[in-house]
Amino acid sequence: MERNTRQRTAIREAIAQAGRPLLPQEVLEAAQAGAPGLSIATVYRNLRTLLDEGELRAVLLPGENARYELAGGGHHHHFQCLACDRVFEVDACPGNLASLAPPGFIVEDHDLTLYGRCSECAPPRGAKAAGRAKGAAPHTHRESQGTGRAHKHR
Amino acid sequence: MERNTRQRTAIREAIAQAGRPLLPQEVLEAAQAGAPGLSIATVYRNLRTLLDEGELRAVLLPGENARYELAGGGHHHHFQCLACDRVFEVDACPGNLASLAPPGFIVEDHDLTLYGRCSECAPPRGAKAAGRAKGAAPHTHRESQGTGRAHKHR
DNA sequence: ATATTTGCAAACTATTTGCAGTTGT
DNA sequence: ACAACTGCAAATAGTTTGCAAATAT
Repeated sequence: MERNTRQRTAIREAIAQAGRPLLPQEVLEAAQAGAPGLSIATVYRNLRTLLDEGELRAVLLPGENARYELAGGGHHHHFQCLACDRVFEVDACPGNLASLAPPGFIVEDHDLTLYGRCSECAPPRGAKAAGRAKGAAPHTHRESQGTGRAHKHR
Repeated sequence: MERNTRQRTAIREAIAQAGRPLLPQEVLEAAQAGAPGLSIATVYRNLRTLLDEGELRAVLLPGENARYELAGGGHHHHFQCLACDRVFEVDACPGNLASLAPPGFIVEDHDLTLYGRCSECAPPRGAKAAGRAKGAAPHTHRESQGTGRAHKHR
């Protein structure tokens, strides 16, 4: 049976508190507050366990490493800020996508990712400030990438 | 200036002939026909070069390694077969996605991936056979994955 | 002639796993 | 007690890079 270790609790907390999907590295950093000495291997092991338990859900975005969010809530999509790279949940869904596939193809599911500026990162041009988003934090800027990569960092 | 080596030509051909986005490994295998001894490092280097040249475009799908397709053609999406894992182009687009984002968020772009059965892989249940798709080939079946992974194989 | 390209092997990054010691129940 | 869990280090897998030899122009 599953045990409640200091580490596992800190990892759960970190993700719950963030309010947005986190990268394993972000989970590590956030959870180390409640579990000094926490190692990245333990983070990965717990993410997997909590995933199997159904407590967490993996958020896979194109060209990004997996992030993790609390499992609750139904079908939804995500928004990634082009300035700070952070990901946010989007509850809406366009639906009616089955008809987009080529004839002979059967659509059973779909993934949608929106890109742009989160409420914290100023608009491309025009106004100056904006309201704050929930899972807020100082925003770093994104770097370039490889051939199309299979991993990311920050 | 760019040179036309036997390897680069074979790589271009392989992708053009496939008619669907290919993984670096698939490019290697297909291109080795026209360039014996071709190494994976050269494939990666050429993918990057052709990408920079604007000849190719990276196709990034959630939780998948990057695939590559010819750059021509405008905005479009992709369909991934849940049975054979192969990816196909989808020319349609639902549009009107800007309104889905939370207030304060600015949508500038989006990615959409459809999942289901390609015309070659029989429907979940019901009929028996189906028509053939263009970039056809025998279909292997998919395996499970890790925590949410950052790479894939076959 | 010479700058680009190639193959090989080593380097990297993200993630996983073996192992021996630690801890929750 | 004892199975679940942890940290560390080594192992994977995909991708990138240094280097000396090969090649296109």
